[in-house]
Parts: sequence; C-alpha cells; structure tokens
Amino acid sequence: MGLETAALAAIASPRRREILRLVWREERAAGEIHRAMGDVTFGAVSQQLRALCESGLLEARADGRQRFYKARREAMGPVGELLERMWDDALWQLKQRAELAERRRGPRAARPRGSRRKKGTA
Amino acid sequence: MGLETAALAAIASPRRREILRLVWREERAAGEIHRAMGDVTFGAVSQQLRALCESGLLEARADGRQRFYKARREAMGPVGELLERMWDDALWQLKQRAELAERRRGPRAARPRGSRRKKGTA
DNA sequence: CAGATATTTTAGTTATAACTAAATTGCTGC
DNA sequence: GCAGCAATTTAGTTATAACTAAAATATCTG
Repeated sequence: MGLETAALAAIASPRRREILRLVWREERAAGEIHRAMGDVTFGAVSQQLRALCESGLLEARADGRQRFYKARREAMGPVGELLERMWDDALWQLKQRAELAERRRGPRAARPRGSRRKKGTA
Repeated sequence: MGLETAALAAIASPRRREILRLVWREERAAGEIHRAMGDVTFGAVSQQLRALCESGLLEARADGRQRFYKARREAMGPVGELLERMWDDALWQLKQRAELAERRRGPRAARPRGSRRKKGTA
C-alpha cells in the first residue's frame, strides 16, 4: 500500500498533529485527549477525531460511556516516520507550540444570536 | 536544520505539489509552469509561486522578462524525500490526478460586479 | 515612445476548515 | 424511569485558502 493523501492533510494541521501524537503509542479516551489539549472545546476535538477516523488514521473502541482512540500507524506509511522524526526534534517542538498558540486566536466568537431549534418537538 | 512547517503545508495541497514536481530538478519559467498545469489562470499560479518562495521552498531568478523558479530541496528536509517517493509511486499518481480534478471544481465564478478602480489616475 | 510579451498585483468571490454553544445521544447506576 | 456523565452532533460563525478577471508593472523591440 502506498501513501495516503489523508495523511498529508492531517500532518499539515498543528491541531491534528497534536492529537496524533497523543494517541500514537497508546489509546486514550476522548475526554483525556481534550483535557490534554487545553483551550479548545470538547466538541471541536470530537470533530477532529471523527475526521481522523474517517480518513482511516485513527481507530476507535467503545467501552462503557467512554471512547478510546488510537493511531493506525500502519495506514500512514512514510508519513508516520516523518511525524516521529518531528516529535524527536527539539527545534520543531518550539515551532509547533508557537503555531498552536497562533491558531488559538483563530475562529473565536461564534456567539449565539437566534433561538435554538428543538428537534424532537416538531 | 530541522523540518519546516511550511513544507508540510505545501505538500498538503495537490496544486502546490504539482508545482514542486515541475521545478524539482530544473528551473522553469512561470509561463512554462502555467502551461503545464492547465485549467487554472496565470494569476493563480503566480500567487502560489510567491507563497512557495516566501516560505523558502522555491528560489526565483529573473532573466529578461521571464522569471525562472526552482525548488530549494535542501530546505525541505525529510519532506523532500517523501515527495520523491510519492512521485515514484504509480498508485499515488492516480490519486493525485483525481484530487486535482476535484479541486478544479473549487472556487469558480468570481464574476466581476462593480467597475474597476484605476490606481494611477487619482 | 508605442506595442507586444511575461509576470505580478489587486479586489472581490466562493468554498471550506476550524471553531463555539447548545442540543442530543448513549450508557450507567440508583 | 430519571439523574448524571461521556461523547457526538448540529447550526451557525469566523477566518482563510484558492481562485478569477482586470489592472498594473517590467522588459524588450521596433
């Protein structure tokens, strides 16, 4: 099997790189991942987890009310090696941190304006 | 020197990958690159060339009214090796082609609405 | 200088990614 | 069943990337 384009898209985003690093060697529950990331809502993390699953880069396992995620390293091919090299590189770590800090000033407000629909009451 | 984040962003985009491939081993004029790509305006190509230069992945050389671009392979580190492996992979090539075709149905219309300003006549 | 050619730049548009807050779903234990 | 926690989903927002068409810039040629 060759290289996955999904893997390239994944590693282009600091946020997704952060998730991948957390679940690279051992599975973690969604909430645990969220807590480890800070400054982003649970919902946002859940969305990224779904995207990563759908492109085959993560696998999920349900246990009780928790869901455990783990990287599918074999699906990433050479891109995986690249990631590992990155994480071992001290200089790189600084850069990644800086980029994440920038991203935190991204889409911010999204303040609610109208009333919320109730789906079940139609 | 370590890995450049810019390189990751570059290889995540099929369009920029295409440009990089064209100027990987030998320099090419902007127009030549544009003609080789098809289905995109010269302006769009020029913008991508600028972005790639600014992130240090290409170098430019002016000669008469032409501008020649060439990849700065040494700035890409391990990402460069990854790209080379991709281009040698037949399966990958099919995928890349498909993705470019999709991207061609991206931002399309941009039809003009108002009159254009004339900068020099103020 | 006028015209042709090569490229860049600008202004505006569309599509999309990433996000938030709130609602919803699913499981557990009382 | 209902309260409570974990996680997901939804609807709407903001920021941004990629693009087009037109205008501008620069260089060469007669």
